[in-house]
Amino acid sequence: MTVEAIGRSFFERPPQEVAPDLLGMVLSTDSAAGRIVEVEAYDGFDDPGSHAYRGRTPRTEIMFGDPGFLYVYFSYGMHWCANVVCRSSGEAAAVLVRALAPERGLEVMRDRRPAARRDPDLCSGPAKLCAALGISGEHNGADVLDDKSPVRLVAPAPILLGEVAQSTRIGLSAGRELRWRWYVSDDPNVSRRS
DNA sequence: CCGCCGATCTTT
DNA sequence: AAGATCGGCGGG
Repeated sequence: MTVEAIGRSFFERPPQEVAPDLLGMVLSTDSAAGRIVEVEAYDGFDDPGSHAYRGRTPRTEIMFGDPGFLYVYFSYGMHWCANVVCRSSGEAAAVLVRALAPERGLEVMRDRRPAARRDPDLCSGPAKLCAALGISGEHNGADVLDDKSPVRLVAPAPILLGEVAQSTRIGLSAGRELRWRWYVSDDPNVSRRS
């Protein structure tokens, strides 16, 4: 399999452009990896749905930093979710990775996700995929472009990607009108349809 | 298959 | 007091 390196400039764009371009790319840790099939854009302090909306805080520090770094946050008191920072430093834009098609390390993923009854349940949600890949708070700030980083993003040789659908984002009370979610419509690993 | 609800704790 | 979630449970 041919693997192309992604440049820093890939992320120096609006998250609404980066997000759909991430579909089909591979998110990888040492133990496991999966192809991205669902993403959401969060556009910094102008976006009421973004953690950065209320300005810079200790939690959102990484979002206000350089593009191409991982923003990992703790959700509902028990889950971790991962974003990749976009635009340029200080703009606090990011793309949330919401679902993966498991590709490598299926055994480890099943061990880490005992609640998953079927393999498509392993990575079909932002917190599920972090658990499956072993991503947690210690990975906040990791450079996804550094091949020595614990969490990496790579672009494999292009594959035939299914039809891409667009919708509103999931789980928000503010900014629900914005259609900033993209997913591979026929993929069994997406967190949900529509 | 779908909807409801509780878990659990950080952030506001 | 709410939250960028998940999974178990009960009903259809």
